[in-house]
Amino acid sequence: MGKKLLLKDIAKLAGVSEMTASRAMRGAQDVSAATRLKVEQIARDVGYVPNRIAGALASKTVNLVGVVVPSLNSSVFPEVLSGISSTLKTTALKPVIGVTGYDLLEEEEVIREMLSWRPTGVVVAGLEHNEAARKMLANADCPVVEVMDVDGDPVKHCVGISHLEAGREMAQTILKSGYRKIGFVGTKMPQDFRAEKRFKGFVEALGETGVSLIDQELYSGVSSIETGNMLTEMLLKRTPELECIYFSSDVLSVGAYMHCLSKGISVPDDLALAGFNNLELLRGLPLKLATTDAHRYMIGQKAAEIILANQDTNSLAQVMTLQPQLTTGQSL
Amino acid sequence: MGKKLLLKDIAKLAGVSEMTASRAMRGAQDVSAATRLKVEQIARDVGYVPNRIAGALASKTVNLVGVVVPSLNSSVFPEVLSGISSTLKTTALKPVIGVTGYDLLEEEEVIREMLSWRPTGVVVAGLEHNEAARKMLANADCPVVEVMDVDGDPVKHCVGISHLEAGREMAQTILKSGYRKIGFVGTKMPQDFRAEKRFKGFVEALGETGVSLIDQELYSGVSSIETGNMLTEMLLKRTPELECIYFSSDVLSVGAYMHCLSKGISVPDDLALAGFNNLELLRGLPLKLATTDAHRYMIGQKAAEIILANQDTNSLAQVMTLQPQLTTGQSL
DNA sequence: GGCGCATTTGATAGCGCAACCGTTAGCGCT
DNA sequence: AGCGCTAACGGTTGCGCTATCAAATGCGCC
Repeated sequence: MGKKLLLKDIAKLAGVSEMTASRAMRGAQDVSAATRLKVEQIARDVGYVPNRIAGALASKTVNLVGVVVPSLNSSVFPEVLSGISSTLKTTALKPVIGVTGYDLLEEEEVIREMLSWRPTGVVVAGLEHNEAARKMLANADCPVVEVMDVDGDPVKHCVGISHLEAGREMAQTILKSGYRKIGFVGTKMPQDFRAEKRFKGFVEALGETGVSLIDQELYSGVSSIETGNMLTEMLLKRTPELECIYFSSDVLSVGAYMHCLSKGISVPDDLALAGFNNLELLRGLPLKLATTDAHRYMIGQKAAEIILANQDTNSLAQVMTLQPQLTTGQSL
Repeated sequence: MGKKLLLKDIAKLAGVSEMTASRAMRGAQDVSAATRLKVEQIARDVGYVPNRIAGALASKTVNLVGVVVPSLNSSVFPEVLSGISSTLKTTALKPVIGVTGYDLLEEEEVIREMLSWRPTGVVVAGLEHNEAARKMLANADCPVVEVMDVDGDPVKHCVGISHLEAGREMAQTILKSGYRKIGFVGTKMPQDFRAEKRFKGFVEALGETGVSLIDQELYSGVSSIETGNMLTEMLLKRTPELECIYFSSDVLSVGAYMHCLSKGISVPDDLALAGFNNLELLRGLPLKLATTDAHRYMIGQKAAEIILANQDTNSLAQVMTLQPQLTTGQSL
């Protein structure tokens, strides 16, 4: 372990004041090229790493953007992150990730932890938070962007799609294709509010044509190809007359497709399938599955742009609604 | 945006000294239950979030563990993270993620950034770093654990498997199954050193039985089912006599399997497939694909344990080698 | 040479909080 | 009552760095 080098040690070695060394390390102006190079050289030689904690306290600026997401297991949130990173790449800001596990209490903790580091901005997935979390976000002394979803009441800025609308649109598309014996498969994540909204929109839109779900299968836990496969098997066993199943996620619909492949069920002739997210997973399969793209990458980019635009100024709250893009593929 | 509440404001509101308020907020001892509750209540009411920057500077302790990974796109590193989180859950430490994009220069940046926050510990994926990064890690005033891989020269602590060995073992298994016309498909990520080591071990072990690869296909970019599908198609077109293909990742072998499904190629009769990682993705497919489990979750857990054990003490460097676990499945 | 201006450097004063003691209050005991 | 002891609280100091402004230096030009 190191010898705990301080800025003053570097300054002494370089024969300059602490202040000049500080400026040189930060690449600030008002330092001659010669002294800057000298200080940088010495710092590199002795392996000095500035103490950002002290720096942040003194300057009251932290070049971090907190990003709070429910999970990193699916590729859904990593894609949002990629979008954020791509936009921040050219700036001095860096994303810091917090994971809540779809748990609102844990989310509160994570948000408190993030805010306690006084970041330049915060991005939070979803609009549903507990009272304490909402209050903290509302009081936060930095721009706050809620992402993914616009169906609700944003604390401040917001970028996302309407999941209600996405569900409705898929229902309409399925109905238009002529299917009437329709089922639903999803994981029963009590706090996956977006999946819930899609389900709600889906059922609503079916109802408007006088159609209702003839069966559904819910599962507590994480979505995976395996659960999609299993749940589909169970559903079909119980209700073999199903013509079409809507899944709360593409991983589930892929699992269903795998089930169909192994049982010789023809898609979409015997059974039509539709998922959600337009995951990369869908590409490279023998059949293109129906899905809805939620513009995850762009959502990340836009959120980062909003933070950049509001880091000093404090303009009005901005709500940006993107249009989910449905792809029929070959499975409907 | 908030009014910038300070500890002293809370103290004033609660009618206690700053010091007592501080202790109450941190749940420290030497505070009566009554005052603690009062302070907590007031803090919650006004939405006070302590400034950790100041706290960290004053106490010289930061309850963060930096985790540096190349990517979050596959589920490989998120699983390591899950392992880390699970172990840290019961402690005061929290993981902070940094992503390098398989770029050593970017890795240096990310490591510098992490260390500048003086974390309690650092976990870094891989053993290959540039000179500056190695130096920083070596000088870091906290435990450092390199994970995933043990083939190399660790800076300090290390937990992982031998990827050379994993490649060798798969080669031996494939040879034992009688295949001789063997190909390889991988993405040409110049800095995915672990994939490279598996390839090297694989080719070496083939060579020891006098067998050599009859063809291979490399691709620059990210691994995906789609690229696995495409690369397999290209490889088979060029070298139709192939009996078995080893892939640098399960996503590629799944892509290959998808190709086989759509072309009516029987696995493993017409073509045997083997991947690496034992991703969750493999479960729920019609056929179990051969793979090697790299114990990602456990690696994360062990790394976190090492950090916990060394956060105060500074014991000897510890190298923990786990045994990769090969599964033949039904594709060999 | 001396003046004015721009550039570079340095001394001082915190940033917001917690460690470190010192102080006070509370309580049981002789 | 007086003593000792512990629990609870508070004042002072400083963590390592940067903002701010003052000082010094260099430099062009009359």
